[in-house]
Amino acid sequence: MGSMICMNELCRAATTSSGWKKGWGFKSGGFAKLCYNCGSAFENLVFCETFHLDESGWRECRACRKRIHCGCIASKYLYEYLDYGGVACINCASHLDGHSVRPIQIPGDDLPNGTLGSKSAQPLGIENRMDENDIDRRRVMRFSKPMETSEPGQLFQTPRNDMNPETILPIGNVSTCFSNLNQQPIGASLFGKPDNERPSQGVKDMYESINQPSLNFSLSTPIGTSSSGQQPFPGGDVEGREQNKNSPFQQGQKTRHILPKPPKPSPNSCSESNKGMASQARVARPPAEGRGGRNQLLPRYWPRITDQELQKLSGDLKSAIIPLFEKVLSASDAGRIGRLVLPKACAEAYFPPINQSEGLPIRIQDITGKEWTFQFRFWPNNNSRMYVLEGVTPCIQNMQLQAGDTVIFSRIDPGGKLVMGFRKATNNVDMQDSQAPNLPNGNGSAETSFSSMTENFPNRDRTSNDSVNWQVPMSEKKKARNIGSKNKRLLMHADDAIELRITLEEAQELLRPPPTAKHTVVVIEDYEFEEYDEPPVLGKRTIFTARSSGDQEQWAQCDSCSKWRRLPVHVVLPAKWTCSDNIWDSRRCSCAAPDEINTRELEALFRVGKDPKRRKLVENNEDCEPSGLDALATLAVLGDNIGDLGEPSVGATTKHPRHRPGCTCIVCIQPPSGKGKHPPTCKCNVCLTVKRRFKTLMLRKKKKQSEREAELAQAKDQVETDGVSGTELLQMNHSENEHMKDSENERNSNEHQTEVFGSGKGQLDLNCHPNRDDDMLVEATAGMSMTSLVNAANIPLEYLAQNGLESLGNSLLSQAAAGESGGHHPDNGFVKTADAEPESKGDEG
DNA sequence: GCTGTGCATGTCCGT
DNA sequence: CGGACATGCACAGCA
Repeated sequence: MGSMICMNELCRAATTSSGWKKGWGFKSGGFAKLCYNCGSAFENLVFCETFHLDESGWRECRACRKRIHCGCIASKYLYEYLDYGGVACINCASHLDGHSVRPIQIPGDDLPNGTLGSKSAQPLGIENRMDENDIDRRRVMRFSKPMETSEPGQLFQTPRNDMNPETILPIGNVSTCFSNLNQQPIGASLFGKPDNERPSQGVKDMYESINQPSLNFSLSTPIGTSSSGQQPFPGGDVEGREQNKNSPFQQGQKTRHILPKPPKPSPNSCSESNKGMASQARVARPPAEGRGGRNQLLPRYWPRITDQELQKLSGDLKSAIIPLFEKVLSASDAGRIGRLVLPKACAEAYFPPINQSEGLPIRIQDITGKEWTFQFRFWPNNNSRMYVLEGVTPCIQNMQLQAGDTVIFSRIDPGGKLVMGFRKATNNVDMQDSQAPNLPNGNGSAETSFSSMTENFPNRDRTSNDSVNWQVPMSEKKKARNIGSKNKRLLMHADDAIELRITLEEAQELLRPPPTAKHTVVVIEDYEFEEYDEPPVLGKRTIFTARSSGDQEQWAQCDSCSKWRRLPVHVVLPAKWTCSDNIWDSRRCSCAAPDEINTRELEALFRVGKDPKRRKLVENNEDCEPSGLDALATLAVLGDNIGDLGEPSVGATTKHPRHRPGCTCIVCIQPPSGKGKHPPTCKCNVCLTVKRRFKTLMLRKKKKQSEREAELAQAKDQVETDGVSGTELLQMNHSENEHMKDSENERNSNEHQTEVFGSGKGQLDLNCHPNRDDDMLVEATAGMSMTSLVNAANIPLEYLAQNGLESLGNSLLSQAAAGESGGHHPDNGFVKTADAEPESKGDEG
């Protein structure tokens, strides 16, 4: 090493390699090399005083009044920003025992105790100024003291040294106060921590770094206030509290560290920081201390309101506004029921005490000045209480709030009047991340709307460009979001619901062993079970088809090009599969390879094997006749294509015997008025199917009726013209039938006719598919033909009687006799019985 | 049948 | 594991 230049710009003295001293740390991990003098000044903490005493940026320690040069790299470890604004020198800060200072973020690797986590967890853009510099280390250790209560891996950050905290950001987090803090309403530039320094991943850091001290504060003994005496909610003067150096923070009060889980990194956080909307940064404020003297609100309820908003609100209402808590509206809260569940701690802290379940009416003013009266009450719940505000619907509606939006309860000071503000959810934090409400400092980009100061949420989409991932239409996002901090219940989008139309059996078919499949075989009652440690995964759905030769084959669709590829039957695919994974067909192992089958074949393929569900259901139908409801459900699931499934078995008919009380078929379970669970406008599959069926059947009925009339007229004409009697017709048909001597066919035919008669009598099946109805009707029509009638007439009466169709047999015989004697067309009577009448009955059903 | 009310229950989260 | 809370549900009152 040769000579080097001192990095102190005011010095720039050349020094020898042996005479230099380490200075401040670099972001890159190095450190400034200073000449001996400058280094000594740095070590002795008088670097700033020595070299840029005349520069701007000098401030006083709130506690000891010692001058501190802020925003300077050389002195950046010598002070700490105070949560209520101002700075404190490191000595004073350390005296606060970690309760009032925001620990700075430093690379964990630099810390001997590693408390702060590792470098790998270091957010981008965090300055790594620390090195093996002993002095720095010593300083760091002093700073690290407050952090000892932090969770491992917590990171904290410091403002950039090139910024003057006084001018960068008027806001920061609320924390402990110092005696000389003024009594401004909160939000008035009392915050010194630059929030726009947020590293890109910094929600967590931001969140934790900000909240840690705040939390401590909020749990601390209230400090003397100017207004507590008159407030119904003592301690609600966070912003005005004073604290001297020997603050109650040192009174050994046991603090309860409420550190909510760090929120998921959100693109929003990046964008927010990128945009540097410092004054708009949403900061969770430790709420005013409530009635209980201790405030143990979960940070998720800490009001997040920007200083600008707060200032404006305070100005609009001409009062100091003290944000108390906020709550993200759940679906229940925003629903028609008109009950807003209040967080218990909030209710007990900020609302008047109630002993009766009925509670008491409470007046809350909205930001427009309008007063609302709600019933503040509670329900006993698990040996506890559940507090609700009843009658909030008008207010919610007035504010046009919906689930996911946030209501913010504040207090006007003095007077203690409750004020209700709100913040509409946006498509980013509030909307997207169910954790967002848990993000007290949340940096939510939502616009707090105290309506008189509302900005119409111009930023609703302001971060949408920040990440492609967030460029989902609002409506989509709304549907997809999880509402409420605790609401993890699935809100299913319609598309998702479609995706979820999968039977249990199908799901079973798709289950695949976990990727790291190591299983043990367990034998239970002679059955071997494969036992896996990992849960199964869902595999790709494939289609099985059979060739004419009888060979089975499997088809899978490429996730990339959507082409269908033929696979061996035994192959089990993972959830994601593309052509490149097609190791069984080298010619089609690329998406570029042409389709193996043309469209028509594809359709046929689908018809046969597309939906295992259908196969299953059809199989099931063949096995046993489902109940009306099952059948309808089947139809609902299968839709109109059930007719494509091949020849429906007559035995698989879903014909409904009769709609009686207690019947659970889809027709009977419909409320007569169509109200209830299936409103008239219901578009559910079941309702649509029922409606469609009904419409189709009615059309068919009309058509058949007219056909029959025409046929009848024609037959009459013919009878009159040809002089052929009905008996002759019967005989003719009988002789015709004699030609069909195939006994098997005849038997089948007879049985079939019997079925048609039986099922057709007095019944209309709303549950069956029109296509199949068609078949049935065709058969019924066939039954109307002379041949069928003769066949029916040939059925021994004993047989009919055995099948419970004696009346039919008698009817037929009498009709035949009548026809013989009076020339009455037998068709008439049959048609009436088998078609028209039942349909009308069925329609009624 | 609809709506409101009170309570029960399941889930999640903090300790 | 217990508390908090979101939500479901039964019941009552009313139209």
